[in-house]
Amino acid sequence: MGRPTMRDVAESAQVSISTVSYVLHGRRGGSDRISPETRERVEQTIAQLGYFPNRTARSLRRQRTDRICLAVPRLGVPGYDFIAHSLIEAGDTLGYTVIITITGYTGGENAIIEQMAGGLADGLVILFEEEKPLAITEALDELGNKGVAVVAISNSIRSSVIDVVHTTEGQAAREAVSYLIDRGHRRIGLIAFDSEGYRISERFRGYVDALREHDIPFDQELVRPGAASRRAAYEAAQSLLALPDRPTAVLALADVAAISAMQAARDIGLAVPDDLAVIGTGNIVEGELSIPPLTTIGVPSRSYEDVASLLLSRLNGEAAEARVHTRPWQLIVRDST
Amino acid sequence: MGRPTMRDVAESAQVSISTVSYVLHGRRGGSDRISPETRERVEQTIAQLGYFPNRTARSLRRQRTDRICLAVPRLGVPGYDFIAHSLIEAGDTLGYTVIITITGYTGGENAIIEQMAGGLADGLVILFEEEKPLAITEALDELGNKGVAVVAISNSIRSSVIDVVHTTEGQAAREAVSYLIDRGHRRIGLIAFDSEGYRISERFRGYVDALREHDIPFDQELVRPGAASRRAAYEAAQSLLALPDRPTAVLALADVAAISAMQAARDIGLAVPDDLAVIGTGNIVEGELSIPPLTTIGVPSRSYEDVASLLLSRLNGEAAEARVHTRPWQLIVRDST
DNA sequence: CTGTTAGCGCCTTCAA
DNA sequence: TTGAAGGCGCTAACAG
Repeated sequence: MGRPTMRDVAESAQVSISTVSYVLHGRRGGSDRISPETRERVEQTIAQLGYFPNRTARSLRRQRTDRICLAVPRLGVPGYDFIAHSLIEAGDTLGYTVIITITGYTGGENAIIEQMAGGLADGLVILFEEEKPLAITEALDELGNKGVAVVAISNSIRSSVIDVVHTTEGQAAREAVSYLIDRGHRRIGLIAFDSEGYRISERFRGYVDALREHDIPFDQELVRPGAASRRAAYEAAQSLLALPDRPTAVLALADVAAISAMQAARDIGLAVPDDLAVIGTGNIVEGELSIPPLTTIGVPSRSYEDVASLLLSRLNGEAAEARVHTRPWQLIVRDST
Repeated sequence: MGRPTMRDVAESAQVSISTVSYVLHGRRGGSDRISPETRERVEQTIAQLGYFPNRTARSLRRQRTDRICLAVPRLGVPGYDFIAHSLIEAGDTLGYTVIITITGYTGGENAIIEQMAGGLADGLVILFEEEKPLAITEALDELGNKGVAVVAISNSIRSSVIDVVHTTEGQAAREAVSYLIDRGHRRIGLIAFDSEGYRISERFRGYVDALREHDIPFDQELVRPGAASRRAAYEAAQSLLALPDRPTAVLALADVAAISAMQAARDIGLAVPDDLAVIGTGNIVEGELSIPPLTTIGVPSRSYEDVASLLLSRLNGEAAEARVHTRPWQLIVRDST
């Protein structure tokens, strides 16, 4: 009960506290001037007592926590695992521990921002799924001004203080639809998100823009909510395919929705891609394993090392200006088109 | 740049540091003896400076972090979101912040345990997906002895120090198979996990036991790996259904696998549940939305408040002995059987 | 009602 | 090669 401190180690090993510290970290200048015997004795004592340096005290003294925080709206999204992975990988070499917090509960982003202001971690990667009020951006800027390394992943944030990661998903959606049109499709369904103004999402705009560019009239009938869940997507696809003049292609604004749409097609005897071409969004792993493998838009590589190095370079003080990093989305053609 | 400290606030508001502290926390005994004017002045200064108490310093002083850590092997599992949610919910009322760490990378559990020993958080809920070496259990015990509140979610851990959460999933699997047998099924397929000794998993044993109890011979042909992914499960089901004497029922050791199995059946013209009864494992949300809704084994409620209160009661010092908490799994009958 | 003060555990400069 | 001492920012017992 009660963790041992450096003092306990020092007493037990019959040395001073600073000697213990030197054994742990070496001394500035490389040549750690501790005699082998002393070192040996101290190390044994440490092992024997099960001593671990108190990170809190160390943080207070060093004015850094050696922690990185990843803030996501929720767990359960396979893609977030890749972000965490890249962060852990990159941070590990520099002695950072990655912790994750959830913004979807708790009081949301503000709670995390307060925690960060109070010293939860040295750096923050915060990911947004939706557009957020300006106040959040300002709070993030304030964090940045206080010396916290901040990277925000969001297409709706601009900042002159923190780093922001954008995607080109709107343009990718446009490309996807253009691709379908080029292959002769004229009636192209869209399975969109139901809530939160899907009408104004970039992806939706990409769909509309592509149609306009090719002088194909926008048909409200062809747009259905349902991208948020497999079942809703299945039903959306069903209703799309039950249309008198049914679409020959579908863009789903989520890969799982696209997979459900393929299923719906199959269940009424339509072949993918021959009777119905399907494109998803996000490039999730499941899309590679689906039957048939799913054409999708997204970032081909699932690594987030670019984001991680953005954060780490800022932590290293190598970044002066606020930066904007773009993760270019592409059309990834597989067998569903 | 550089966060303001209490000292900055005190100077700026022309009071002593302790006064600032009292304004923030009140004073012991409830009656905070700070004059309204002073309080007002201090609060304004705090707001103006954008001051947030340095949690690191506070932690060092109070000898507690007010943090709870949830350690899971990976993100991307929807079920883990429920654990986090319950923890956040319960912790929030007591002023705890929940952080999540990943044990699947980093050097695994040991890294987290070290972090905890160094004061990452006051309490730890650690979840295991696989059986782990004894050393891990011992390290967790040691943590517990150092005064950290530890709850381990694992069927393979016993401890006389920390709290452990068990499930009755083996028995539930037995029930599920018995249920199928009672409904007349004799050839019951199993989609199991491929790696990590699926043969010895509790779920697998439940399957075997149920067969034996009903004097049905175990048939190796009916057991296939594939529970780990949708596609593998689809193929496992396909091969099961291609058997000359094909099974009339299938137990899949994961819900997603069960859903893929239903799909496979449908794709070759078999109806679920009439031609093939399917039971999954885990009670994921998707199972309620699948077509048909999936019969499964699992905990009917998706809340983990029981686990959360286990941890919190220990944090409150209300728990003396090591406890074993059981989350009883049940057969949840829906329409796939 | 407000201020002074002694640490929490660790790191690091300076002295021995 | 080792030790002594101050202080990171905050809390809380004790004075005033």
